[in-house]
Formats: sequence, C-alpha cells, structure tokens
Amino acid sequence: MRDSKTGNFKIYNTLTRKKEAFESIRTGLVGMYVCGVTPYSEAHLGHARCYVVFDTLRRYLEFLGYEVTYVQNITDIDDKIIAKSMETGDTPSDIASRYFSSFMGEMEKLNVKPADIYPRVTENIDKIISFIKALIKKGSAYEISGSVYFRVSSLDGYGDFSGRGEGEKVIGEESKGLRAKKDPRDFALWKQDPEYGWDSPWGQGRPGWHIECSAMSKDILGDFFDIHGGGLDLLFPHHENEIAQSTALTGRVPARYWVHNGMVTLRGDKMAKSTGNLFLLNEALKEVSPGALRIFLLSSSYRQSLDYDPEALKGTEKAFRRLVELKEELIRAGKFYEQGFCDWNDPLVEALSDDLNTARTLGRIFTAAGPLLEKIYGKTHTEDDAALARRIIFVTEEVLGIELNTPSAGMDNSGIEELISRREKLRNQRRFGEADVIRDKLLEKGIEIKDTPSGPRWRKVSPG
RNA sequence: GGCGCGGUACCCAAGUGGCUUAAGGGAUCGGUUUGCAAAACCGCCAUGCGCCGGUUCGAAUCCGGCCCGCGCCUCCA
Repeated sequence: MRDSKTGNFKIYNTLTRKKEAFESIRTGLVGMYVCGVTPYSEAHLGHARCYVVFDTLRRYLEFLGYEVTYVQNITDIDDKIIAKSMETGDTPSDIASRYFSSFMGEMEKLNVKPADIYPRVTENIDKIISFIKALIKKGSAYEISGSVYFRVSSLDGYGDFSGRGEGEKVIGEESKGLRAKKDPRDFALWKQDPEYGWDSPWGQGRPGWHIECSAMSKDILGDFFDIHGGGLDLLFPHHENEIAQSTALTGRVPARYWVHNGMVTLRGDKMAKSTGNLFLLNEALKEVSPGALRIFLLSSSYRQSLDYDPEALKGTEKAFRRLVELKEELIRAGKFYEQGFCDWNDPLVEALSDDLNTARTLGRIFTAAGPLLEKIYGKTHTEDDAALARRIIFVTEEVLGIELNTPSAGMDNSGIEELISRREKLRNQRRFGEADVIRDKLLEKGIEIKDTPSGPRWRKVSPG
C-alpha cells in the first residue's frame, strides 16, 4: 500500500506550525478525528466549510490509496442543548436528534461522505467516567463538591499548543460560581448536575466539554492517531485542553497532525450561532446548487478566513454548470464509458499535495475544461480529449466531491421533451410568437432551452 | 494588552525570489452567432501585487518600519 504516490503530500500541522510531509502511523491506514457539531440549531456556512474541507481531505487521502477511518463526534448533551430544551419543552435528546438529522441531510446534499463512526457523548458516559477516574488517580484531576477539575499545574507545557504563555491566567466559564477551583486555568471534566446528570463516583453530573473528545477518540482510534481536525476557533481552549487531558493520561499528544480550517465571516465578522451573525446552510442551498456551494467553499485556501459574499457565491453557479455541461456532453458523445482515473502527480490534482490547495486545483480544472467543451460540442474531440475530460470529471467528483448532476437525471422529462418538439415545429413554421410562449413557460419552471446548431437542448437552471 | 492570520484587477481568488511582461472564476462592456433571446465562443479587463525604505543581476514573493482589516484569549466549525 505504501508507495511513491503517498509520499508527496504535505500538510500544515498546527502542532509544529509548519507544513510537514504526511506519513501515516500505520502503513496505508489513516485514523482521523474531527470535532463535530453540538446540535441545538441549524447549521450555517461555517459548519459547511469545516465539514466540506475535511471531507475533501478524506477523499484526497483515499485517492492516494489510504484506508481512512473517519470519526466525528456528536456533543448531544451540553448547556446550550439544555437551555433549548427548557425553552421548547422537548427533551435534550429530542433536540439533539432533530438538529443532528437536519445537519446530516444537509451534509448529504453537499455530497459529504458520512463519517465511519459518529460517537455520541450520551452513549459514552462510562468511558468518560473511566478516563476521569484515571486522571484523578494520576493526580491530574481533583473533585470539589460533585464536580471534577483538571489540574493544569500537573502538566508541563500547558499552553504551548495554542501559543498561550505560562503566566497567562485563563478563567473558564466553569470557574464563575466555583471559586474553589485551585487554579483559574483548571477546567471542568465533570460538572455536578442533579437534573440532567448521570450517576458517577462524584454524584449526579455530566461531562465537561473537552473530555468527550479525549475519551472517545482514545476508545475508537487509540492513544495515538494520525489527524485531528476542527475549526480554528477550537484551538483554544478546546484542543489545548484535549491535549492536556490525553497527555496527562497516556504521556503523549494524541494525534500526529492537527489541522484547523479558517473561519467563515459575514460582513467581515465571524459567523457564529451565538451572535446571530450568520448565513444558514439551508439558505445557501436555496441560492445555489450544492456543487456550486462546494466550489465556493473550496475556491480559497482552507486555512484562510473566507468571507461570505452573496455575489461571489452566486457566481460559482455558472462556473459549476460549465463542468456539469462537460460531463453531459461527454455522455452525449458516448465517451463516458469508462471510469476516469488519474495519477497522484497528474497536473490536475498535483496541487492538492501542497497542503490541499483546492483553489489552484479548481483553476487547473477550469483551464483544462474550457477548450474541451467547445471541441466536444463541435464533435472535433480526439480520444485524448475525451480521456482528459474523464480525468477532469474524476477529479472534480471523486476527489473534490463536487457532484456534477446531470439535470435530466431522476426527473420526468417526457413533458419537457414534448413541449420542446412542439416549439420546434412552430419555429419551423415561423410562428415565433407561439414558440416563445412555450420557451417562457419552460423557463418559469426552471428549464432553459439552448438552441444549438445541432438542435435544441435544455437544462435545469434553478438549484435543487 | 498577549498570541496568530491577512491586505493581489470592479468582486472572489491562486501565486512566497527568475518557469508569471501576475492562474482561475464571476461581473461589466464590445463582437460573432440567433427569427428574437438564452447559451456558447472571441475580445477588452492590474506595466501592477496596502504604503515607504532596503537586500539582490532580478522581489507580489526576502528584510525593516508604518497604515488598515480579521481571528483566538468566554460558548463557538
């Protein structure tokens, strides 16, 4: 499995703050853990970007020949979910499953491959409790009146990961009502909660935020796995604390590569549920096709901030359709008969080996696709052209995950075809007024007619 | 205040020393085509890369200073 093609991938590692050659711990296998959502409201573009980016990383690794185990947790119990539950009267579990299934529906539309495992906090309470017990035993945690805290002073190098200095005092939210915490930097592993809690050696309570990832990633992927991903906003305190807990227990940082995606901003400021400065994913999917949205999200570097601009998003729809067109024309020309394939060092995908440079990859795709389309239209394409088109489609769909849906797929076309041929007859009789009525009627239904030298063609123009 | 990131055409954006007299996408405008449209195609579109200095045969790319924007430091993808 380990061959030359896997050796060229470089990825930026937050742990070392530089691009490093990617090398998996076990030959041919990659364990990847990405921080998932807390399902208490609808997902926005920021979530979409994160999971599209990591889906693309996963697809690229699979393209390189790795077998990837992708784990994404679900924080299905937390303060916000409980707050929502009190507001609506539904149980926290109902809230979490409702928003999680809506999240999954949107991910499916975006052609995000499902994770292999979605561990839930509420189904892993026993593992979390064992983890905490082990930390107490090691002297890295202590209990105060039913809650348990991590003892930051027990660990050297706390703060190194996120670049926070030793002397800096970080006062967590948990500390507010609990002056007894021994160090302001200490954070909760277990929170006393008689109402929404589980039984534990320290009484009724529930897990702190960070411990779930340490406990569940260890359980599924082991003490040391390849990639840990998440949004840049999780760097501190979440990932810093996760590293602290795991390191205190096992003696090592739990993952080799720490990968963070940049934030999505709206009007220059970060998109966030809590501030209401957001653009919902389902709104975006009303504006453009899922494939166009994916192009939008992958058209800049994943580590950079991405500003949501309505015009820029809309613009990707047209670019997306040209690629759809390429696939359609190829099918029409009868040249889509074999599965496309390309090598890791093909100019089309080669840029991905440089820290997943999707923007340059898209540039290469469009550069190559432009001249091809016209050749295929004019039927002047050669076998090499058709092979290139297949490679473009392969990279676009399989590696970048941009599904090039052919509009006719899965639709009832008979009515449309009939209207079009009726229009053709009218046109031949030069009864243009009546012909245009049909054209307008179809356009209202989102069907656009294109009169080409080889006859009329149509396609669906509205997203969805 | 501490730590980090960024400023490239009308907009988005790649490029981090010569392969770029700066990719790609979108918008506008002009043209070809069309019964008219749409679509498609062709053309136009930064002698310039926040500003000022410096290093170099050569800089958007390296160094120094300055200006501006953003993120994290509190829940957050």
